[in-house]
Amino acid sequence: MKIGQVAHKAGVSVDTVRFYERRGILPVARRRPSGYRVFDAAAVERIRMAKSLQELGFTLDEIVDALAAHDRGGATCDSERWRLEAVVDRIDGKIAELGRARRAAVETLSDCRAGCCRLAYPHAD
Amino acid sequence: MKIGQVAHKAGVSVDTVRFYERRGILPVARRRPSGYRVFDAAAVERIRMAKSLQELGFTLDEIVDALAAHDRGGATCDSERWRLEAVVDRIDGKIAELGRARRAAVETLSDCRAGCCRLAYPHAD
DNA sequence: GTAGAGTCTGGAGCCTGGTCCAGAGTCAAG
DNA sequence: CTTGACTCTGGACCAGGCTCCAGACTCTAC
Repeated sequence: MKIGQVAHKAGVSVDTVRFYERRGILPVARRRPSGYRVFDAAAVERIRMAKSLQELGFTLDEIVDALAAHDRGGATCDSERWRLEAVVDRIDGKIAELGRARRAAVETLSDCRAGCCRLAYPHAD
Repeated sequence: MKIGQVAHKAGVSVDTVRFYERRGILPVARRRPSGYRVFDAAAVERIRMAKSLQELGFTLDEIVDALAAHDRGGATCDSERWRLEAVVDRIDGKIAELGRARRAAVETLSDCRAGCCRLAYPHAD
């Protein structure tokens, strides 16, 4: 398969496929004598897997690590679960942070409606 | 005041003060004959105001707009409140998005604990 | 007058996950 | 054999909000 086909099948752009190769998500592709990259079906699967991990909240670096662990063999549910737990922890941290920001904003908003006007009169802060 | 003093009083770096001038948060400063910028107390207040808006979730562009509206005069609670409401809406959007990601991750995690192993066996997807 | 701290410019760098580009070469169908 | 679609490289660019740098100049206290 050429890069355009693999990109199409995996639902990403050719640029993304090349980018994934550079980032180590995909192994460095074999080449035709012309220089064209050659891919097999496993590349499509690997991109799909990377995308599904990304949807779960993995960063590219974490995806690289997770796929590398898988490549080394011996990966099991129990041995890999911590990766996803770390993702959930990170998401929880972000949600908590946004929650704090939201509370501050809503409080300011209610002050504002009550006439405090921190928004309208900055110098009165 | 020189830039170092204003930065210190406002609790930011001198680089940030210059950056804020470039970004239009601070007016372009007057200069001494030597080229040194000259600031007054209003600059410190303006930086503090920008920082407090930032803590509420405003982007720099929104801060520029909000301060500009204030500079034009006539800003009131009622006329300015929409800015903060927009910020809250954006935060809500982000929280909802993270919530969706979290649910997907937690679901995968429970599948994993039940033995599905999407993490450990990507090719089985 | 001199040392040391402060300031100047403008441009690069950081981080993430890609996207887009020009200019050159290659492939496949008709 | 031509044409049009595809692929190659590698480097620039995006958002956001700064931070840091060199090399030159200026200010202030002693």
